[in-house]
Amino acid sequence: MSNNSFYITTPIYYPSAKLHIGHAYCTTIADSVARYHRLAGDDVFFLTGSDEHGQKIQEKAEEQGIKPIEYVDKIVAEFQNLWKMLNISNDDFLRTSQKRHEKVVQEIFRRVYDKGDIYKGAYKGLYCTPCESFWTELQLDENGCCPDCGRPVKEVAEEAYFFKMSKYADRILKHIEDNPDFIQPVSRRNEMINFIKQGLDDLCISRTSFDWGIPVPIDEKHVIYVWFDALTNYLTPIGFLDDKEKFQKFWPANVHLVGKEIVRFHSIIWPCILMALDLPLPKQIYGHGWLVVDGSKMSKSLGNVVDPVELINKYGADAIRYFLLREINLGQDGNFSELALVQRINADLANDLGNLLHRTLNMVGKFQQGEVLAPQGKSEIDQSLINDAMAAVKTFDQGMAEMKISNVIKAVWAFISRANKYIDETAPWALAKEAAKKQELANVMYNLLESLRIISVLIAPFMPTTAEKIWLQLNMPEKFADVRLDAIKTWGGTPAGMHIGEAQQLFPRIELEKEEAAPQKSEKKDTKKAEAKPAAADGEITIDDFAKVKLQVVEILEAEPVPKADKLLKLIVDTGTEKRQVVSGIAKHYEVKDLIGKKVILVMNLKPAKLRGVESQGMILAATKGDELEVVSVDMPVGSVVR
RNA sequence: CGCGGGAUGGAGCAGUCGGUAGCUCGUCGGGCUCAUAACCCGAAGGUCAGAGGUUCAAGUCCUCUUCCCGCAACCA
Repeated sequence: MSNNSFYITTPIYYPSAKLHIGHAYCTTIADSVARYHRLAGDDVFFLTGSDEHGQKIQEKAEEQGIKPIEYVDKIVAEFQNLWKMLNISNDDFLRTSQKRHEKVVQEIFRRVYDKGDIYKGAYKGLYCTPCESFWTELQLDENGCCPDCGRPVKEVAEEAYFFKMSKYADRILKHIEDNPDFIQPVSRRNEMINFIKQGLDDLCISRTSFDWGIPVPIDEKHVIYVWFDALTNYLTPIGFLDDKEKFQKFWPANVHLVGKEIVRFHSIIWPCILMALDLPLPKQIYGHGWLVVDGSKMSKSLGNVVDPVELINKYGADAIRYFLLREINLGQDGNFSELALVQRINADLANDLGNLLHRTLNMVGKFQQGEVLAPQGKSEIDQSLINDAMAAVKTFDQGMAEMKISNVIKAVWAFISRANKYIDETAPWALAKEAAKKQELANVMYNLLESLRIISVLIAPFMPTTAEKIWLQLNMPEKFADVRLDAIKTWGGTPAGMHIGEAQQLFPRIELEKEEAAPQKSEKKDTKKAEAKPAAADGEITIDDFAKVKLQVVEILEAEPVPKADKLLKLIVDTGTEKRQVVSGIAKHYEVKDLIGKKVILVMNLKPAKLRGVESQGMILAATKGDELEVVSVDMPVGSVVR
């Protein structure tokens, strides 16, 4: 299939902070799919960008005393730098603050307004500022707070424009039900169907409470609020306003790749807007999962936000890309850990792939002075290798078209493994010792080089730099950028008579011991490593595990109840070197006066936590049984270490 | 009954239309020496969280239960 058009998008990311590994994940997926389609000969348009408007950005900029545009310029430059480092091959980068986008948004607003699908109303609602979301009373949580974040909402009444989304509820429901592939994976699809069946409200699409946004064309007091501003980004770069031919070619998009939390916006709101515009709907919304880090969600408070820039500097873009694409199954949450990454690099990239290339080139150099000799005839083993190669190409082609990326990579590596096995089966070093087996040896060498040629193309969407490195080491005459999938659909594309290039290590093995011994910049790393090691069975811990807990005698200097808490006391303790504030749940068992001057045992290195909003730096040991409780008290000097 | 995700050999995960339970890593044993102490072969290890149901047949479908995780301003 060639000369089809293929349009794929990522979400436009919100520049309220630096991008983390999750964003890199999403964009890498899109990039590999885009690269596959280019390889297959399709006309590809791959879009990513930034969603720059909104109250949150305006506030952030104000905090820093700069204009919103200055604020986003800075962060968006970092976005673009990251994509460059990751080798992202996007064809355009859409910023919602760009003039070209403003024109599109205003035009869309006008069209939908003229159609009668936008009306002015008064919005009385409960608004959560951090989430930029309005809620109905029914939606609030049990405390009457934002159901998303649990923070208080405030009642806001303002004039606003509304989009008649309710009008399209039946149509979008029918579309989703009639097109099983429209929303992937299916679990999301069911979720969306249920959501629509509860009924759709009209959508508030303008705000007057801030002005960092695109003005409503018919009413300067208002700026357009997120939906018409952000979702429409997918139309702007493909010539919605200014290039009819291009637009015809690329719209509707083949895939909007999005995170699972925004599937709803893309599969319900966005199609409704498109229906109002009488435009065709995107062919597919694909909701990918999230990355959890070492088993827990990325969050600033846990201090485990993974910075892709650091990782790329440390391991290289291709290694990161490979890990993300291989290790995590699209559509599900996946685990990211540096340990697993290193293992993948060593096992798959260094041992299997890198070493295959290296040993092959080495043998061709040693046994044939680097010359590629023409093969003659095929043994059964040769034929089996060839069959496996062709099967791998087929799996690759079909699998990538369906975005089964991780499965495809597995299949490619199965073939790499097959090639390694082929070396064992044919034992070229033995053939080299017998002059009579010269042709047999030539055949083996040829088949290995040809396998590597095919492999280099098969990994190109995932690891573009490595793929080209292999190509160059093989010394293939064609420019790698010009190679298309067709070039590996038949066996025998390696020209005989040429000489191979110089063999170089693709991926050096990463020594784990060295890695661990090296001083790490943060203690978080140490915890991470410790957790990554399998714990002993049945909850047993080693003496080393126990030694991690630092216990020490401290004296209680002050104590007072924590407001609005009946069990908590706020204690100020003297550790011998400093004073610390500790919150302890012992208020029901001790009078404040009994505690002052008491020497107790404190867990010194417990991660600080907030209890009822009061910071607690440690934990007092206490014995409990039923309703009874007694703090562990000793009569040793303050500062004594407990073991 | 807030929403959602998950539970498969030591670890991390696959399991498409229900048809003999797989992969990677790790462990143990063997082979090979071209190679980045890499590669190849073999073995051990799972009552697929539990209970019930549908079926000739269920990890896979249905019902219930238990447990874990996310929804805490970096949320893709």
